[in-house]
Amino acid sequence: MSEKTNTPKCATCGSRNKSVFCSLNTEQLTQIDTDKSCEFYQKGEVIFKEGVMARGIFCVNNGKIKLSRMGQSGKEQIVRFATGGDIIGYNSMLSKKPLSATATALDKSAVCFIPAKNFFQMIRDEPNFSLKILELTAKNWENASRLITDMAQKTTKQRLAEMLLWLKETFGLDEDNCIDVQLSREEIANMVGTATEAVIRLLGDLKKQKLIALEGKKIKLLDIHGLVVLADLVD
Amino acid sequence: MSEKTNTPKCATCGSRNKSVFCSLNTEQLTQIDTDKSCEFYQKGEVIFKEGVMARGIFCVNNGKIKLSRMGQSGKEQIVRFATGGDIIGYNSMLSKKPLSATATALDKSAVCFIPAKNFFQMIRDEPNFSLKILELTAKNWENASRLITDMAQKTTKQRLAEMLLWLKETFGLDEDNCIDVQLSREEIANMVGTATEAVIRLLGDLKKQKLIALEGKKIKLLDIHGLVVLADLVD
DNA sequence: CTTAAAGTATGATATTTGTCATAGATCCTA
DNA sequence: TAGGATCTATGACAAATATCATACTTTAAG
Repeated sequence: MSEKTNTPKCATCGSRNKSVFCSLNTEQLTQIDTDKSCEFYQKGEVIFKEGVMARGIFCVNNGKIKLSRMGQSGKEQIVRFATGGDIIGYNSMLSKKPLSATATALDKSAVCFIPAKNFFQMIRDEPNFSLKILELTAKNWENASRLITDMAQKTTKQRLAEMLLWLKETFGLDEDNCIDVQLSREEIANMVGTATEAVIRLLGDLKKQKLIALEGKKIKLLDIHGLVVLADLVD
Repeated sequence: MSEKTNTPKCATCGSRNKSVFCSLNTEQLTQIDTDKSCEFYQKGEVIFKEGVMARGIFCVNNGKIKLSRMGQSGKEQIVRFATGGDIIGYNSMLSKKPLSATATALDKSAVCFIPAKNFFQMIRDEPNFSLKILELTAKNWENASRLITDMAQKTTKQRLAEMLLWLKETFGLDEDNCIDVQLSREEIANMVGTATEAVIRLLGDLKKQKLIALEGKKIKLLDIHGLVVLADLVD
């Protein structure tokens, strides 16, 4: 009937249980359903742009999203990813500053928009929701401070190994042990913080070391423990 | 009379207005006063150590604190600073994970300890406090994601210039335009993410470029705009 | 199906940065 | 105030990485 025919309902959202919305009751979910909207994005489409003020938060229904910042002379730096159940854009709401990153779909994605009003209402009315968001922002900081340390101290090869493991954690592996996301060498370079050529060479090295295999664009992880050791993430 | 004779009162704390506690009422401040304790630290003393579970948050009454992580083979990475009015240790409380950084006094400092119970009670009872903390953690993320980008993309010299500006923002300048904190070249290197020798050489370069002057351990900023341009932070 | 465009790959070279060695300066303590 | 320890400084060299040039490969568009 309405223009919202394709809009998924929160109550039946497959991603809800692992999201910050898990503790809301039916009434609260219905309220969100009433006010939210949902958009579908193709690979490469921009969901929101760094620098503008956020007017609400975005909740990923399904798909794969990269969050990146423009650094030196326009070079992209990927700082985070989001998949089903993750929310994005909330930092800008909370800090009352412009969005600090651009969100881009890496794949066909469905993303709901929840207006600021509802977001702040949930924070005020539902201490458990508030705590969930606090937990989320705290974990973000902890990940970020680790990333700062690694960027500052590790070699390019170690960082590459670490990023491959991060991609595995975030997007998982397919039946064939390949990392289940399509990124260009340039995008990988923009995570690692190096030149595209360096990534190509270093992926070649990792292949020679039998840590990975390259099947076209797909990266297959052959020796996860070896990558962990190389990246110097525990042993 | 008691062992808390030297413990400063929240109500008269000079740093309170710029802290997250600014919106609490007298009753709430009194409650904190009852439960908190205060410790005094000399330069170099450790306030808390990375890896252990936090049992409360710390509020800096006055002094200068560095927060650092152990990276590759024990090399320190400084990820944040705290001064009067700042709270530290809360991320670990909120994420329910061990402390992700070590806090060390850079100077004679007074730091209050507020038990977890009080902290969570304030979050539950006082939505404005909750929002303050959310604002803080969101800003932390935004700073961190900028730092990640800069670590990944900028040259060592640019990062050094940026860190000098960061120190200026955090600790201010003394009467003589010198950055008002005493850090060793090694500590600066541990912010910038490079070797001590590189910092020494690059400080020499900045001096030749008349952007700074070195007076013993003190670093005098001669051309702040020049540093901003070099660090590629706007223009 | 053809062609242009984009992405991937590889080599050569220049630059930056890390590492090691050493020496001078400063600070602290006995 | 002498002496050791730590911090700062500088040179020489090695290693890592960026940059530029070029070719190959895959993808997308007409």
